[in-house]
Amino acid sequence: MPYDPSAFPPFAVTVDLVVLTVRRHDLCALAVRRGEQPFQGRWALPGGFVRPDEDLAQAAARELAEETGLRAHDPAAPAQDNGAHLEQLATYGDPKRDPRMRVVSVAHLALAPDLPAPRAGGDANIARWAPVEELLQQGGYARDGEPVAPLAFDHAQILSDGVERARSKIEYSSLATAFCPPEFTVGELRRVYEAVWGVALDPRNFHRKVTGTPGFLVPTGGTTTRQGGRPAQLFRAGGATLLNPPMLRPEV
Amino acid sequence: MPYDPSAFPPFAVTVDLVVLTVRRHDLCALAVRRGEQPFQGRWALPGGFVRPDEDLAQAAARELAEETGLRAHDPAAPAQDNGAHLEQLATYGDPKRDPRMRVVSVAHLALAPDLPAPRAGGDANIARWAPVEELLQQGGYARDGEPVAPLAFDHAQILSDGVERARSKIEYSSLATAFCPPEFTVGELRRVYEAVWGVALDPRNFHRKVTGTPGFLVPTGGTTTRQGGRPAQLFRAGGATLLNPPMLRPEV
DNA sequence: GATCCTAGTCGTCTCCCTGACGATAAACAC
DNA sequence: GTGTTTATCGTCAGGGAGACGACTAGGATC
Repeated sequence: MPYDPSAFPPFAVTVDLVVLTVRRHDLCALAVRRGEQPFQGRWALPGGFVRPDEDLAQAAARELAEETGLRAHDPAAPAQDNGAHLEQLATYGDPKRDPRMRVVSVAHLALAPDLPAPRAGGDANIARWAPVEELLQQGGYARDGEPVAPLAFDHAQILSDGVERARSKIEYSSLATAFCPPEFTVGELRRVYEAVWGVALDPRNFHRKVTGTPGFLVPTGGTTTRQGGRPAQLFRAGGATLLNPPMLRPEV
Repeated sequence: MPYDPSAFPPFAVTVDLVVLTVRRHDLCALAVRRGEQPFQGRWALPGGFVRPDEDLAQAAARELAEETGLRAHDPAAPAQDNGAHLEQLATYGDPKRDPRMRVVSVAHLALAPDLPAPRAGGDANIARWAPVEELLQQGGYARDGEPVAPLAFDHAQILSDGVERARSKIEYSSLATAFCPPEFTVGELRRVYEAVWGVALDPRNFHRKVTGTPGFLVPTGGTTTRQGGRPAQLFRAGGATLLNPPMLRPEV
């Protein structure tokens, strides 16, 4: 198949975002309500077209900023600078995934600390944080009694893949700190693991593990009592990105 | 940014393949020599345009078959059926990655057992297996004294990412068996790990580990002496895809 | 055929990590 | 003060992994 510059099939390329955060004790994702056909009125992941002059990562960072106001965390940047973690997730290109035209979507995964209610996106869509469990269930009713419709397009698959990526990545990397504010306690970090994995962890063993892993946590000297109970030490994320040995997700 | 069907920027979408195999004691990748500009005469990864009616995975499987004659292994298929393992790797979309036009390439990773010399691809390019170490080195000379030019486009980055994916994935999955023929010995499997990781492993501990991991290996009853020395038991890949506990890559 | 060489397989010992869980500490609400 | 909550330290037993000795069973060599 010799190259013919006039003969390649044109595709639309978009980025879609799986933006995860932990609110109270739930793993939540950012969802926007679609204002147009197809899937009008249904919830979807935020996203948009890649512009002709921008890289995929730039496009994802731009969409993230438009939807949440978060600056993306440069992967090469040191430690926590209050930006969100952003990484490429996977690419979805089924010919029928968008009924209008051939769209290839490069999904990205963003992890952010708990944020105030999302601001309206560039296209003024309604946006909200919803527990991923609720977004992924097929039909049925949400906690508040609202009937639940599946996510638009193949976004349930994308969200599911993003959640699974997050679940496995906090095992062997320090990424769980991306869900925490700049300073956090061991207990807060433990609640992140518990929310993402959906399990209960032993506070004593967890404390021993994370404080004993070199480079994971750096004590700031301060303490806080915002969780109630005995004051807890505050930590910042250490320089380590890969945890060795990893955190172990309890058996099923 | 309201949707305007006539106003999305058109992209070309391709699949590129990182096809890895283990030959003798080296991790090798499939490279093709480019017959045209740009990068004429340079080595590159095999790949091609995605057709208007095919999925990304289909396009990758088609390219793989065209270049190697390998059937792609259906991810949902049971165990080893002599097809290659194929999975999506990552997507590369820098605006300048191809000087001719805006191309987004969805790279895939394929793992295959040692094969005879590659047959000519659909576009009759020269293809060969080359040690990844040689393909990734910047300048200098290969083992046979040939001067080495860097891979075309951003293919060095793609290959590097693919190799890293393979290195980490054989830790916690049974994917290393994808590099082996349908029946293999523990020693052959160990040589796969040694080649991919570039380390030496203790044969006794390795043997204990892989034969003790449930679902990893199934004895076929046969033995072979093709490696010399005492005859070794033959195994097939077991049903397990995730290894728990994982294989541990020795510290650096 | 005796010897060597090669690769495979089984065991043992020690160290360290982990899970289970007791105990104490330091805040707050009554 | 008493109870409640969360944090933090300690102890102990079990298991996995690295280091390494020992034995096995073929082919190659003399």
